[in-house]
Amino acid sequence: MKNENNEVILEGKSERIYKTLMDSILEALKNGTLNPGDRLPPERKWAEEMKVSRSAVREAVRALEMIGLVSCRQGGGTFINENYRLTMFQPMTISHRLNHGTLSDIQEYRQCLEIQAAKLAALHATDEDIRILESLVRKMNRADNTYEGSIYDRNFHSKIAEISGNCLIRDSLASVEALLDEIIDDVRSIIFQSARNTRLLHDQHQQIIDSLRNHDAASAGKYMSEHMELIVRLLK
Amino acid sequence: MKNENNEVILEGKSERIYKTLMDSILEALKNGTLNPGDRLPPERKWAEEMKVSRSAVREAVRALEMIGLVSCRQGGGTFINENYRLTMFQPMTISHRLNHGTLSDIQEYRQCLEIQAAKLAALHATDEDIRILESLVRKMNRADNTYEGSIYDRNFHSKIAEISGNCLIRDSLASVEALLDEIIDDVRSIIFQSARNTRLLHDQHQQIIDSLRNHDAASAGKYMSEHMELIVRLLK
DNA sequence: TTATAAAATTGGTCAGACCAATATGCAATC
DNA sequence: GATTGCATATTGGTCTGACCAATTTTATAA
Repeated sequence: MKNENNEVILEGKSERIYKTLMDSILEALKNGTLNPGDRLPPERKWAEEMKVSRSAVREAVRALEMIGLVSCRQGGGTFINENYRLTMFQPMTISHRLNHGTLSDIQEYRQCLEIQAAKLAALHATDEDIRILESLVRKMNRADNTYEGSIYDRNFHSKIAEISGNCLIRDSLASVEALLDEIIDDVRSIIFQSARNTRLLHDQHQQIIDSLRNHDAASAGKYMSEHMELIVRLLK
Repeated sequence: MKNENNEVILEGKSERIYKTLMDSILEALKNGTLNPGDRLPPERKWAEEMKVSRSAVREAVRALEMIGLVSCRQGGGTFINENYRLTMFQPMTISHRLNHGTLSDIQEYRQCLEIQAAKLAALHATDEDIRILESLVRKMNRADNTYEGSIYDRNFHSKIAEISGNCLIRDSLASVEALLDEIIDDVRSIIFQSARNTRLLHDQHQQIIDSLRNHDAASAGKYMSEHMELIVRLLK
């Protein structure tokens, strides 16, 4: 780093430059200066602004890309991912791969998180939340193909995770989705393949919603548990 | 409400070099060519071997470092982390920070995973596993300071996560440890600070071990649940 | 106005250099 | 022989400048 200007960029120990750059991005995201979909400055310009080399900038971009926060398009630019939560836990995928993980591993992991999410959601759900969930279930019912239905199902679970108010649980479950996608083709369409299953799933969804409406955490957990058991059975 | 866009990433195009390099490391780790503690080739040499520029190598190293697989020591070299599981979920820390996460978030997340781990461990625990757990509890009892005791406590929980046989749960819990460390100073010493607590914790640990020995998943889950509730209460 | 091609922009890669922290080897010392 | 201290080599960290490749923007022609 140049000493020409008496800028105090680093305090104490000399931290790696790319980490400093990363932090500035994280900070901007946190306080809303930067938002999903936004474009980062071009590498050359950013480097100039921060008075560092382009190499340092590129290392920061690489790090941000690795944790799923940004995507780079050659010639286009680098952008904050629209839904960066979905890939935030990319290392989970790598871990699963390195450890020869099985489908059961994913199911067991998902199971307890979904149940916990449902319990927490029961404590926090607002009327508006309930309305949205019911709307999703209605759409799910009316869906005329398995794919469309599966999308609403996915939204249903995401919404509950959102309502839970717990960012770790929410993000983990989003990552589970990604992981499942990677392992099974068209995961949810499998679930919706028979009319009988669809009916069963509908009833379970409704039971969960009712529990949330009554702010009955125990009940929500119980019904979500049953729901998960069904899904586990169907995916076998 | 935003539409879900399930992007299917197409292979076949020229992949980024750093990803190729990463993959070779992951592959080497998977088949045992590389092991924790091993040193990666010097950047210059590695670049030459792979017939790429050093920049490309550095981007790969950066990516590996970001997901917690390797650590770099200037002048020393780059090494596979001894226990890379511990930092595999570093993005969790970032997510927690970006979302203004609370201690409750961590507790709720940990709670359901520890319980699930205990249940699964009950199904898989061997006599050897039980022996190790009992040894840990004995050492915990004999520990003459809170710090030493806290280490054994940590090992106790890690061991159960290990016994569960689920890599995702195990790695997630390891990450929770790291996250707690980052937020609270000397987390577990707080827990062990009073003799009365120590006694309570000891009994709970013993109950959990007994459940594992009997391969009683329900019981293991119940006692771990009580254990977690106590911990939550103590950390408040 | 639209379609097409040239130019500018921007990420991807490369080469070579120097700095800073660490590791290594060797000589001096005890 | 073992230890210490220092010069040297090694290795990661950063910088500069260049060229390639994909994309976007602009200018031009129909």
